[in-house]
Amino acid sequence: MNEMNADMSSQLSNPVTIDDIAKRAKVHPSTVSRTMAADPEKLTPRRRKILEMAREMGYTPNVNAAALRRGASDTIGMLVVSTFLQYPTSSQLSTASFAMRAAAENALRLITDFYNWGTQWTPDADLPIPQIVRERRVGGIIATGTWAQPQFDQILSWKIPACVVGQLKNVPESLCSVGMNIRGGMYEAVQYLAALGHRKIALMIGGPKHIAHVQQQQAFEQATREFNLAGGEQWLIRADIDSPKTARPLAEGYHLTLQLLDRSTDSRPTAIIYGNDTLAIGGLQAAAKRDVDVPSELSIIGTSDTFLAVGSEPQLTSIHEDHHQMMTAALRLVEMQIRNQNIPQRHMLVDCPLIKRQSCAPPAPGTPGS
Amino acid sequence: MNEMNADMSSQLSNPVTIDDIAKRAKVHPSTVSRTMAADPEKLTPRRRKILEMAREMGYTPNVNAAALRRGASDTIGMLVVSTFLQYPTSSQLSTASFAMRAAAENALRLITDFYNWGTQWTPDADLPIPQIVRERRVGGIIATGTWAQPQFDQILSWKIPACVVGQLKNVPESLCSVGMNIRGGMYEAVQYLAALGHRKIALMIGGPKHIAHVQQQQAFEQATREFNLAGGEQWLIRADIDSPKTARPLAEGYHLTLQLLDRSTDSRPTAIIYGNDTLAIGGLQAAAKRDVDVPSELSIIGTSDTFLAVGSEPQLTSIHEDHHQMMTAALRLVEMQIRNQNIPQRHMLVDCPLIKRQSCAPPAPGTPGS
DNA sequence: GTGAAAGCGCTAACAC
DNA sequence: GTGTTAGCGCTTTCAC
Repeated sequence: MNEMNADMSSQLSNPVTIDDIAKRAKVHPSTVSRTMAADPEKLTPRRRKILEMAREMGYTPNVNAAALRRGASDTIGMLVVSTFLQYPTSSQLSTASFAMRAAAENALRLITDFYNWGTQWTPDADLPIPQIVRERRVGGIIATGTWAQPQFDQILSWKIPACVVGQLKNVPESLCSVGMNIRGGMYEAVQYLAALGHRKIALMIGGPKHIAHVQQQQAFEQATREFNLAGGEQWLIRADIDSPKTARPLAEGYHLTLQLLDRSTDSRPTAIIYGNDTLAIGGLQAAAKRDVDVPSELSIIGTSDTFLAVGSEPQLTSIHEDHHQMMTAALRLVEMQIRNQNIPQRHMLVDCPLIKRQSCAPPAPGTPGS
Repeated sequence: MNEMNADMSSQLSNPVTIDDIAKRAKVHPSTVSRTMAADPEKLTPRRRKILEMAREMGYTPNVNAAALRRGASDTIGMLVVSTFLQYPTSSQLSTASFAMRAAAENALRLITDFYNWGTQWTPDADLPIPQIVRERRVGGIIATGTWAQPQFDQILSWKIPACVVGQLKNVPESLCSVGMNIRGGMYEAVQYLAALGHRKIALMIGGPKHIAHVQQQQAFEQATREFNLAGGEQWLIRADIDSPKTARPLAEGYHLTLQLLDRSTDSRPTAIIYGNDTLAIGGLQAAAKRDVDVPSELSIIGTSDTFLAVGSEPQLTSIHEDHHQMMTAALRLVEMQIRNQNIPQRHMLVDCPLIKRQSCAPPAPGTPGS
């Protein structure tokens, strides 16, 4: 073990370089370099031998040298951006987690940085080029968070591999983007409830400041019209969940659902769609409190399909948000740009399918109990 | 704006180097380099001028060149490790999020990588040096997850700046570590309930495979003995929450709490401590179902103090786990090693104070309702 | 397909 | 405190 340890640490104090391999293979270092860059499928016998030697000797390329020479790193940077918040919200952080995992699965390297311009930014001002880009620490970026159109243009002006991710509007044609089709998910949810026989469906979402909430509302209204369901303001419930410092989504879901359940029969919904799973869990607690059975007396649909949806009793039907797929796509788009490959499709939309579990059923016949 | 854009992208295509500054300041490049490395507080007038010029010209050091020359990057790597799981759990990912945020706040760069040896690792086998280290992409590492003692020794043998983080046992003296004092938090929770007058306190935690759960149980048992409370196996409830694929913590909390509430008076707890907040939320739902008021008829304490604890109704008293502080400390320890500063304290323990909110009260007088 | 040679931008050892 | 010099490990011209 001592010997092995010595060997281990010598891997770091005296790492194998391209020159070492060249000497041993009796070729010029540049040949080794070319071999490493070539397609490993089609190698001449000589190159095959070089590659094998490199493996034997435990060669790992020094990425700093490569990045210095090339002028660009192969690490991808992720900018978590917020126009409104001084501190990143937990959803932004969880977005970052998904990106990290997607990166690891695809053998890509990812550095995250927060990019807060607070309230200082005006459309005239230039966005500063992010530090991690100027340092040449990263060769491309993924941008998540709240961006507006002039900012997209500025990202383009940096002329670096980039991809914006999330709820998007007016992305320039030449800037890569990966969005989430939350309208589709909402539509599917309403359609499902309508098909089960529900006519009185409530929607509980956050304020209209966030594009996501606006899109949810629009899709909801479009679907209720299309399926000829009860409409109007009384079915739209605004929950105060947008301020990360003070928001209490569980309590909001609980209290607002209690209010809905306590309405008179006519205006009492038989199904509720929640803008996130946490609100829905609060709703579940309210149903338990009023002894209303889910799903036989009340159908519930969550949004995001988090561990809460799978873990609850009953398990929640929820609109799935596939952050993993979104991030994987975004990372690939940036990687292709870094490698100068051509991109078949610059803009992608990740589907949000409705995951059907146990929290929905046809409405109770006759007057629902109260 | 066109002009500015040109300026922006030229920042990247023709970045200012140390040589440019040297030429303009009519000094040797090495003088500029030394100036950048010096303490900005105490500079000679000449150096002060150099620094100002650098700022004017928009100089950003090329980290690749610096890392190549120095032989080590200033980026910190984070290894998310798991002995048991093929895929990182959400708690591991959230750990990673906290680390990213702590890094951003301290102007440190962090790359995350997952390090899975699955079930293959044996004490005899050498751990491979992580890829991000061998590539020289990072100059030091933070290791989180489940580690055993022989693995600590191997990390030491890599002879790189390192710090292990999390629930720890038998860390070698010379390896930096930051732990979480979950025993202390559990002790405090029991003490608080005992002081309120509770004698029948149940603990609902995961299986004994995880060090954290073992420590929670030990601290619980020690405290119940010390405060002379009802003891024995009937107060320890095992929840199945350890398998990330199948775990349904909310449902577990719900069903197991129902069982507790349905016990006969003697063996029915007046307070329940949960191993995590999600279980506790399930408990809250069970209480609502049985129309048991929290806190007047049942006191509840969660663990981790997540957004669920703050957001629920009533708000949960919870044992706080300060991942942010833990990660900040760990990052600092690695940074100090990278910078060759001497470290006052190699081992730290982050406190887990009990955050008192609304879910605890003295037990109901007489027989609790059922 | 290969070898020769240059150099990416920076830091550190050395002499003064 | 400064200038000189060398070189970290790699990639990419160029000529053959």
